[in-house]
Amino acid sequence: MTAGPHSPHTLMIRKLESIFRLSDEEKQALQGLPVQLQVLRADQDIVRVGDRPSQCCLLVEGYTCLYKLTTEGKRQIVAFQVPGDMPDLQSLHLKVLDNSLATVTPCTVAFIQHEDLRRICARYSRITAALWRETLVDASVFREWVLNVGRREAFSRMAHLLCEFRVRLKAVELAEGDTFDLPFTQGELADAIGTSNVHVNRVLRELRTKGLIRSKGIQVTIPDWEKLKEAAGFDPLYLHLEQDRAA
Amino acid sequence: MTAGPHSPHTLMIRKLESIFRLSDEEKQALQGLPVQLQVLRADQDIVRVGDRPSQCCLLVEGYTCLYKLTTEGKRQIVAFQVPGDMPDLQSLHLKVLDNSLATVTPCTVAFIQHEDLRRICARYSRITAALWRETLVDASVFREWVLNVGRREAFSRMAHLLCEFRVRLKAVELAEGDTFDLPFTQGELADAIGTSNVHVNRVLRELRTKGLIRSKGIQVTIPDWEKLKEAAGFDPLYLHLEQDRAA
DNA sequence: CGTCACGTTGAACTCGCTCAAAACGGGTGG
DNA sequence: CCACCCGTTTTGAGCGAGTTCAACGTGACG
Repeated sequence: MTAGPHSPHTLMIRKLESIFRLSDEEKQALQGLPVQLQVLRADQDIVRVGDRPSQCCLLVEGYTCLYKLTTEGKRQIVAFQVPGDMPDLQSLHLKVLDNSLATVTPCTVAFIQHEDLRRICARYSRITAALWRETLVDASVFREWVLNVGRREAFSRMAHLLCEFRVRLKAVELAEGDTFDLPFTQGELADAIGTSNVHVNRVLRELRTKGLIRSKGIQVTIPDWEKLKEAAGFDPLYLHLEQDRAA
Repeated sequence: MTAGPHSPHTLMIRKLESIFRLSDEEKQALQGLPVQLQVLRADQDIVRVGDRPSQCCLLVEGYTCLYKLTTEGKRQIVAFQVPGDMPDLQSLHLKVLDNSLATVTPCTVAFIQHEDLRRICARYSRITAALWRETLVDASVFREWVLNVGRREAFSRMAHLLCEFRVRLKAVELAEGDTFDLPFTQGELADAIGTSNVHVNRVLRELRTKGLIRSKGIQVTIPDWEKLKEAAGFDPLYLHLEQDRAA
């Protein structure tokens, strides 16, 4: 199921290279980036609302989520991250964090100092552009989530989340064929699609009985991709994965 | 009510200067940016999903919105823009648009060629950082909207939208005191907070009867700002308006 | 073998939707 | 200046998706 963890530098270079080829010099600069690896347990906050971090992190292994809380304490997950993602890259230019970042599963993360990133950005404008682009893709995903939560009913919402997750896992080679791991509790899924955990349970059952998914433990299988996409109203455009392959 | 329209260059410089002081050279570079002004009617698409624009636009006067549609045709507005905003700045690095941009009121917009922006970014890294930051603030607003639509009930959602709009208008001096214009139909408000227009009507009435807002035509007055903020669970942090004034 | 977190199911309830009709208001043409 | 028109706002009534509360099942783990 898993392609095994890569080094943080490899992950980052691979991701940026999915946009355009990096020069050897650019690659070397990235390779030289000092990082501090850290292993974290599940359900641990990495940074919190109001923090003013001097570093940002690169997810190497495991899954994290960004979340926000209402004043009454209701939680909304606004994004999940998969290995290779930089969940709080925004903190490079926004001093105060407006959301919290937490592990969902046990994780390995690599911390990179802002000043080191800034130094590289100052020198290599194409790396700046690539990192900027990453944050723009994140923003695009947020927009889709607003649509998902605002205008789809729970059934499609869940289907949509599954579609997104599958596509993103495939992109980092963490999904094989039509099967992948979904290591989230139903409560976490509920916080992501803006429903109650009870209803998540019912929606998952409906997805199962309609043959749109099969599941065994945390493993999910999608027997008919087209059918699930249709149920979700899923169009991968918003993930901006294939820069110019269509052109 | 209105401070009158500014030139596109003034708007842009003023906005970027709210983060850090620009040098004279940087200001001159921005002043020299070629722009093409255009006046648009209300309810007109400026760019659409799937477009591959070679320019992006700066809103000079009026209000626009970003929106997405589900496959069944339900519309979700994912953001409003006020004068000074660059609604599709994302297109600078994302080739294909994943949302549409439309005027809500009659608008004046200034189109700026991507190549011109890129030239300036290549030369002035602080302008790059400031523009990048703008897109990060946009992303922060999307995150808050996911929370708003996902975890608040309609009443608070509407209150929250009003709070956001008021704060953002104040920032560009388009709100005086506790009164501002809300030139949206209830249908548009419904698409923004993910409810039906009928329910928007009822929620607005409730806000009125509870004394949280007063309204006359498109003018909205907020008699008790703290009370509305509380009803909304509104914390302006996510708008990232005051970079370091708190520090 | 008990415990604890998570998953599952039922039942009552509620927020918000849909459908439908009526009132309003601002612009246009006569 | 009036009459008309059309989009918008407002209100009512019935309905439905999803919530809350509560109970029970299940599997992992000490």
